[in-house]
Amino acid sequence: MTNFEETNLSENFQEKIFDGLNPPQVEAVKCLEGPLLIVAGAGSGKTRVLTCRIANLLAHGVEPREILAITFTNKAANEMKSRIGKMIGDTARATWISTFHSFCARVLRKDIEVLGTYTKNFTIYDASDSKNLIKECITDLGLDADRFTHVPKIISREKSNLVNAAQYTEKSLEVKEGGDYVTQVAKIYTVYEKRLVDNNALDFDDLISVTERIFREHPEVCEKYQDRFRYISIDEYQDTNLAQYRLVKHLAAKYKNICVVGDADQSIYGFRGADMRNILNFEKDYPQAKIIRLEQNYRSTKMILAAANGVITNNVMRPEKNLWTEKEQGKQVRFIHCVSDKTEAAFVAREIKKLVTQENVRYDEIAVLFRTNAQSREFEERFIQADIPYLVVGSLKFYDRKEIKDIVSYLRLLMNPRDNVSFLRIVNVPRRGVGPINLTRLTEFATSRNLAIFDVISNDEFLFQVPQLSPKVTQKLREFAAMILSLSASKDKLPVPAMIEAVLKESGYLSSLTEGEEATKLDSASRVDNLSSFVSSAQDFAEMEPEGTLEDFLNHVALITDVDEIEEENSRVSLMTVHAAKGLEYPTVFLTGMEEGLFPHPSAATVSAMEEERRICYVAITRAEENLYITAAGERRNFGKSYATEVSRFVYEIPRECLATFSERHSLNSNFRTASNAEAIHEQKYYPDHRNRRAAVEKMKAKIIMSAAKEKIDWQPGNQVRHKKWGLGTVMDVQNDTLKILFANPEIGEKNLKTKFAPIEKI
DNA sequence: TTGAATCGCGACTCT
DNA sequence: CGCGATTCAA
Repeated sequence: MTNFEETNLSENFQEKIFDGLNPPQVEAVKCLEGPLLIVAGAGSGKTRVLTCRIANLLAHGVEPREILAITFTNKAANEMKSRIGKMIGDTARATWISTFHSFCARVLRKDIEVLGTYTKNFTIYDASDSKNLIKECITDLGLDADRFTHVPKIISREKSNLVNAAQYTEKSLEVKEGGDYVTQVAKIYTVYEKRLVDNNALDFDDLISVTERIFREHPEVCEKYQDRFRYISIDEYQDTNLAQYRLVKHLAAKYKNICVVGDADQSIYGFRGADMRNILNFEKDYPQAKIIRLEQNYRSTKMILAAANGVITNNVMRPEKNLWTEKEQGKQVRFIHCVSDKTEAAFVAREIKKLVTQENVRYDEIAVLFRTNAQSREFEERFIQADIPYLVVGSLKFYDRKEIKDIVSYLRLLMNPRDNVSFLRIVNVPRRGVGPINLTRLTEFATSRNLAIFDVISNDEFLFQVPQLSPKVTQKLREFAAMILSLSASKDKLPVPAMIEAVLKESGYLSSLTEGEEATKLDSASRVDNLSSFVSSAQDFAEMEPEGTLEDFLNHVALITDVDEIEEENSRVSLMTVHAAKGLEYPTVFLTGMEEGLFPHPSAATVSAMEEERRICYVAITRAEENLYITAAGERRNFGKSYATEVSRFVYEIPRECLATFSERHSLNSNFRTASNAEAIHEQKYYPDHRNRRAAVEKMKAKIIMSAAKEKIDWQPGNQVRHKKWGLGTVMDVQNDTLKILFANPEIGEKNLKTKFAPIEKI
């Protein structure tokens, strides 16, 4: 950077930082020291304020590395990073902008060893890993797993309230009614806690609570971070739970430069311990706090905002607020009462087609929202038929797929040999002739010696002591151990993507899918496809973080969510739950399934739970910029049966003048006299073999994947290719499935790429 | 041990 | 209805 630019920097800053901000926003951006609460209504530009405020801190000479910003999703973090980067340049990279969980993971990778129980290479277990481990604890205690199905939820809740197993046990002694049950839960919790340590693993809640514990028990570590992060901002503060709240409190205790942003009306994470009181009591925590309200909405039309306000005013427990907009009046919210869930999906598909073909709307300007993930299926089926490109955000996360979890388990085992959960998952995948009986024997032996299972099989002295192992099995286990050890030896030498390819190959995982009978199976193709996406995501990661280790990549994989990955390249309709839509906005929104018994969800038994449902509805409505459709089905299929449903109370809470109501019943053609008849016709038409409807959908999906696939291309030197990231190139050499490609971009140069994995097309 | 067939139960939201 | 867990035969 030249001196000239340097001198112009601060004027430039002023312009960029304050340009287009309204007075309260300016005030917030200017307030740099001390505690600050920004009460920011939906669409009031809070992200912008947070971003500009950080830029302003930097403009005032605060070092980038002194800044910590916690956001709700990784996507929001990345967006903020890139916006700040645009304002002030590369130095912004040194700021820590991340989610609570990523922040904690980073702290723990550095400092977890002060506890003496974990090592830095710990594994992060996702929800299903920890659920499985808990189940194992239950059966090992000789208890009936069916009676304890919601123990994972209980434990998670206790952890987010910073109650550990010992404290829970103590608490359980005082419980009078149902004390038996609680006592047993306490036992399960205790065993689970111990197993996590044995496995050198942390679950999601541990990431927060263990970090909090370190800050509490080791003031010297805490102070290190206090001195480092002298300026802290927390987004979506209304959704923090006790653990997160305490964590923030520790961090901010010394300098008290803490800025929190939030909106109590958008608190929708009560189920994981979020406590609105954290934001409502901010002034009590920090009596000198400055409070700024952002009440001008820049997102939605007057009509949509009035609808949202009409709904949320029905909440009693709510701070006074007046959100307004200068935007145009806009169209009324359209409410369509459909016959069934099927016709609802059909309506949405038709309307989307109409918008796209007649009104020049792009697919990616449209979102379909629902309360529960299960509702997405109907839309998916319909959209496939109608050729509407879509993206389901959430539900089955990409990294939750079997094949991905398998490979991740291999990688985890390489990192952390103590990880028995991952070991047991993959030791017989692909089949190595090691069945459950042998594994139980192994596990029992390892547990009795206080060893990790992998330690046993990688050490002949131990392995030969395991009772009742046949020589065949022993041999297989030794081969497995040797394979893992040899992969492990190369883990620091190979770049992450190459490492993954090596695992796929050496483990025999890939060939088990591509060779023999498996290869002809329908889902093998899509699994291989997913694995190739996994490798490309590792390539993306390696590009973004050239220094990134396998550990860093696994961190990333454990903490990334689908919302983080909404891509902008292809125009697709987004399908997601309201929760996943938080923080996002779309010109056109379909809010679907607005029925009693679904939204509000029947589990909302108390007044405060119902108020949370209403806030979820408020969040949904306020995602829309111009067009909002609300739909309800008169009849919905659940567990294979159809039920009559009633329109959600929230629909009636929308002011009449904001709502245009349509009923599908009156506009049906003669074929559709009754709902059941309509469904019969629907089945016949689209699924000739409707006993196998699911397979039909899979087939359609596979077809789509196939048509895009680059398989069976006859590659020749001289072929021109286009790579998703690296642009144009020429094939220089072909060896089996590996292409040597010279890219036009001199910075990329020559690369060796696997045809199966590389995101390339022949041109 | 493995693969196929059957059984039984279940779904709210997410890091 | 669909999935995962369990059961059973080879």
